[in-house]
Amino acid sequence: MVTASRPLRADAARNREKLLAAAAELFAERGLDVPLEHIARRAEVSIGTLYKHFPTREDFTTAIFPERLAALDVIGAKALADSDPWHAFAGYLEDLYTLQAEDRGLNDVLARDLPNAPEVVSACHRGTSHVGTLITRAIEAGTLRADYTIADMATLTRAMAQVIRDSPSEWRRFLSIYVEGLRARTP
Amino acid sequence: MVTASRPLRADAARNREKLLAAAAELFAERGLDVPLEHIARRAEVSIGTLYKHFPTREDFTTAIFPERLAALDVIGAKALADSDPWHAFAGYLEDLYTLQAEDRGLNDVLARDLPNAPEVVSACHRGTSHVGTLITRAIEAGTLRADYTIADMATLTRAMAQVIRDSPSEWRRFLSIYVEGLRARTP
DNA sequence: GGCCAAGTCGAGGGCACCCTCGACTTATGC
DNA sequence: GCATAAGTCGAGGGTGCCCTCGACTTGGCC
Repeated sequence: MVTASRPLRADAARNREKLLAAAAELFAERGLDVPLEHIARRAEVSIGTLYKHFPTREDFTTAIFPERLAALDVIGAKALADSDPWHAFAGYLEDLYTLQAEDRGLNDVLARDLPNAPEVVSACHRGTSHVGTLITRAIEAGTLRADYTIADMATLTRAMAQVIRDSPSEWRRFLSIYVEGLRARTP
Repeated sequence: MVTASRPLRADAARNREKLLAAAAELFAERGLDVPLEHIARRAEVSIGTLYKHFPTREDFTTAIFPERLAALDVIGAKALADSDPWHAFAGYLEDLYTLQAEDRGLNDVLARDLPNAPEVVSACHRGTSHVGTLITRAIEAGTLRADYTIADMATLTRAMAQVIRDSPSEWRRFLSIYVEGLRARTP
């Protein structure tokens, strides 16, 4: 439901695309905090033009991330379709952090509780609700510690963001230890 | 072994102390990245004077942290004296991160691999060697996963730094899950 | 082909931090 | 007391980022 504004002039449309492409690249490479000047430079557009199209940094993220976050729905659906609750839960975590590891910007989006655009927030909420279901199922199956909560997931996600940032090759090891710690103990 | 320079004038000595005190406070409160101007302000001293006494930010950390890091030796010794290898190891982690949680600056020191002063580095090395022993013992006792390494500790420490930063009240929960994941599985 | 709204440009002002340096002040030894 | 080395001060220059705005350019329509 885009507000019906008059169509962009051809050159403006082109610049907008160049800016989006540049921002997407730089967010993925360097995270959400790249200087806007760098985005303008990579897009071969002046800083003034950048501000014309995207008055705030958040305008970039709302333009870019809803699509990326759709990947969360994909892995969520995949996990929900898995009939083994533990495998579903653990597999979801693996998939989620794989996505994060591939995109520094996504990593940042998930790690911070930014005052994000509604679209981004709702994508995160969908993700959260998937996880909620996965957690409940795994607990009911008696495979996940009964006291695990969504809040713990948020903590984990921020911790993983950090781990991914400083050892992109070792995060799986860290995660697997943690996940092992999450198994319900059979006394 | 301080290099024998002529003694400070009384006012200079006073200012030096005020600066150290201010820096210690602010590092603990806000981490290693506080603006030097803030330190000068809290010390009620001009920025020029600050630079006279501590030409670089690192001069502050080398003056402040060796003492703090001595606490690492204390908890290390305590753990080494514990005859139960698993309890020693897990207890050390708990103690270590308690220290980190109490001091944002220490948290930063341990989280980054700063080009630190020799004194700071050597304190960290001593800490590392304690941990190394604790790990070896716990593995030999068959209670810690056999593949756990010091490098994993570094990753954990950085992750915990992050966890502590964003949920100072919940880090124990996170740690305990992780530690649980570290137990050797008895198949 | 010419008009003009739409778009582009980049200099420049603001801010927060860094650090330096020359003019001023003062503790201290005589 | 006084001379002077030692210390203090803070304005100001540098950097990197933010964002604005008025002068210029251009696409698209008649």
